[in-house]
Amino acid sequence: MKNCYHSVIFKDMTEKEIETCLTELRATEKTYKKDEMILMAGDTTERFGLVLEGSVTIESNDIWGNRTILSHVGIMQFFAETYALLEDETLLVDVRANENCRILFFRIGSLKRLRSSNELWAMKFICNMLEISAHKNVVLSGRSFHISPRTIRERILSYLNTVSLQKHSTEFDIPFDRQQLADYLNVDRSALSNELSKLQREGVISCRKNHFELLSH
Amino acid sequence: MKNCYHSVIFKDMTEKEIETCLTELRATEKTYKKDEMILMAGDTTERFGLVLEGSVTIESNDIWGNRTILSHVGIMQFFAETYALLEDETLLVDVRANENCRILFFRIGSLKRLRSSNELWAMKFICNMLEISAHKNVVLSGRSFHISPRTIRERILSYLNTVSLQKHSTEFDIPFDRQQLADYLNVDRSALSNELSKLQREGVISCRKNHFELLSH
DNA sequence: ACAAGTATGTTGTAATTACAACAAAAGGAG
DNA sequence: CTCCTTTTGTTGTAATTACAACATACTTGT
Repeated sequence: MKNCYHSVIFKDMTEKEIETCLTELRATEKTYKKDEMILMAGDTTERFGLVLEGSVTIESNDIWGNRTILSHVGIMQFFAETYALLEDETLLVDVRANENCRILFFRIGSLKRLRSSNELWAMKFICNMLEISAHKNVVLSGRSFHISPRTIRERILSYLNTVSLQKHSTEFDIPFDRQQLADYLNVDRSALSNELSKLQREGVISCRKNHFELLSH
Repeated sequence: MKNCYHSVIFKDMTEKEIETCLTELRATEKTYKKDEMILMAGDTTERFGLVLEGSVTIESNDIWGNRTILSHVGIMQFFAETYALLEDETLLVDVRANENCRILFFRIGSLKRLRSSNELWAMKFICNMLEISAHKNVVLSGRSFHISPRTIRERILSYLNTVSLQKHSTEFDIPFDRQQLADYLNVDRSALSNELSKLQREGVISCRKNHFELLSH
């Protein structure tokens, strides 16, 4: 359990502060067997989990029987923190043990209880949560923005343009190979390759492997 | 400027606390003429804005000259708060005055400065920011999830399934008309109508206007 | 250098969608 | 009720994409 001290939710907190935090948030450990349900879509939760051992999957199961695996959560990563912060917000996904695992749960309770506490550990903790949430926000809105266009071409250009802005240059490397980029933009890999070829022939961009250059004129 | 006291970022704060907050965050008012640039993609910012008068647009302008309007921000709404929280995160969009407008800017500065303050106004303010951020998160991840499927049918079913989970029933009203639903799911309206008809003929769902029923059997 | 494996590019086809134009239905105002 | 407007459903066509199958280039290990 001590290893959780290095999680980002405890960033820049002293051991003493972390211990207070664990107590105040009534941190409790729990183990699950492979395939056991940890949190269920439709429920609400005041707890969020930190994976200490093993891993869990976030999945969506609709009433017609379709299952979609949305993500894996590994050691030192957490899940459901957004739902724990917002009471009344119903979970839209299931959380299931991907293998035998050990989870540390934190009870956030309502935000209201924390608001009236003006202790330093609480301040630090909330700030960490805010930073994590803001980061997630950037990632989500970026992706949402890139898959909004309906054509592959527009998605590519939208993505490349934002990377260019981030790197402050019209020439840069991207952190994806073709398959990963295709997955990120939600398109077929071969169709992506095809469109990249077209864009190059038309002189809109130039690329070799991960390296891209945007040709504006 | 006093009207800003009713913004959600100051929720449950006393007048005194709000005034401290305005001072500490060096709130300053600024006016912009129509079409004037307020924040530019590629920059970073430590300030976020609250619209006091008029409105602004969030838009994306790429180096090939394509402009996309992403959203309008009206009175008492704010913008760029995520970027203000995360120093070093470069803005990926432009913020431009949609009409003559008056903006109240807040300097968040780095989160680090706020962390060490254990005053109540700071705690309340951060909690409010966290709640806002978490909410945005839910909205963004919901939409991202619904437009991830590649077919119209899957997008519809994904959306209806989550509404069903939220309403705890297989029968419910949705808050969109056809055009709005089409926009939300990023598909063509007529194609959406078409697919809804098919789903009804196949006995998967039943719907009349805004009212939907999921037929699992 | 070679072989095996992986990543990327190319092409043709079937499926899906966007788009446009129109028809039908539902509201709203007078 | 009638006219007008808005919303929703239908259909055909052109465009785009996914998919599969294959070709080429690039890696890696031996």
